[in-house]
Amino acid sequence: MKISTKGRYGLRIMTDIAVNGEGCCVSLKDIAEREHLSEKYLEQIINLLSKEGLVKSVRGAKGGYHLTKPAEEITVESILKATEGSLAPVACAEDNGKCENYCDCVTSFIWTQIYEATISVVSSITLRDLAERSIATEKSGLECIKK
Amino acid sequence: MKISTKGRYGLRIMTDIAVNGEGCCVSLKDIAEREHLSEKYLEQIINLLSKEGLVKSVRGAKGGYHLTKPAEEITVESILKATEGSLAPVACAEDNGKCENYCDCVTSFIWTQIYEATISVVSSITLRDLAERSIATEKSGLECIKK
DNA sequence: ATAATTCATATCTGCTTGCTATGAATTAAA
DNA sequence: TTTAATTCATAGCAAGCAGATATGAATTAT
Repeated sequence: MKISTKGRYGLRIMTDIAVNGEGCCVSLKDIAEREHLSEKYLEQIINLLSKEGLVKSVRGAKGGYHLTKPAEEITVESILKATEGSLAPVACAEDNGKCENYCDCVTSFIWTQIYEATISVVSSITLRDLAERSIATEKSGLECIKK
Repeated sequence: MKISTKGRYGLRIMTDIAVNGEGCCVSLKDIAEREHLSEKYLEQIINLLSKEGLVKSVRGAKGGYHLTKPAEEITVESILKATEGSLAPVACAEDNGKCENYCDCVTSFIWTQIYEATISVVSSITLRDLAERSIATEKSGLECIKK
């Protein structure tokens, strides 16, 4: 039941772009320096965000990435889904407990409830909320998790 | 954000004992047969449940395991915690976002909210609920997840 | 004694995580 | 037109985890 670095760094990348990308685009090099993360690793993660259409890339010198939508229209759910994959605790939980085998096991309601509770949380938080917190605390580069 | 076989099998083991362990104890061999799971693998999992005091073992022939409390006093939370470890999506989420480094990062409130929502679900469901469902549907051996 | 059980360790295969490495393609600026 | 800065693409790699399997010792009812 853990969120990996992909999801956590994904949120930091997006927050960084939201805070620092006024009108122009932000390079991965800058993000990596500000967030103290490996640029090469971030390339892989931002690729996931790009595939989901959350950021757009600009190639070449002075290139970088920018958001495709206003920060208030980008949910934490969409960022975590792009980077982590499904947030369901088991595969079938997204289908109200009916998996492709159409079984309805004793525990399926547990997974569905956990999934729905989780989605309820992350779909109500937007990138704008994170950006505002980041600006307010000036702590965007910090993260509780070691490593 | 996935629940592993340890957690899932753990719930099945406990449900099986709750349903089939009237007064006496239930052997792992019987559980493994009914649930179509490897007896040897279940040994490892029930050991986790035993360490947490959710089941008590009886050694020797005609031995097995029995619950240490009535099923309605055993929550899904306690079973998953014993088998999966912490249900927090990141390590610091259990401490209201204050990790041992005492940092308060931009995303900590997300993890805390997910954690609390999850705990709210699993702490409200008891083994008795699962046992009743199992008896009602006669499907205790089924599980949505393949493998 | 014997068979059935739990308990204790050790091992193993495949997959995932969290990177690092190399280099090609693209483009702004000198 | 060269150069430097960037994204894009692919590959590799060490460590750990998942999901078991294997072997055998200790315990106990029959």
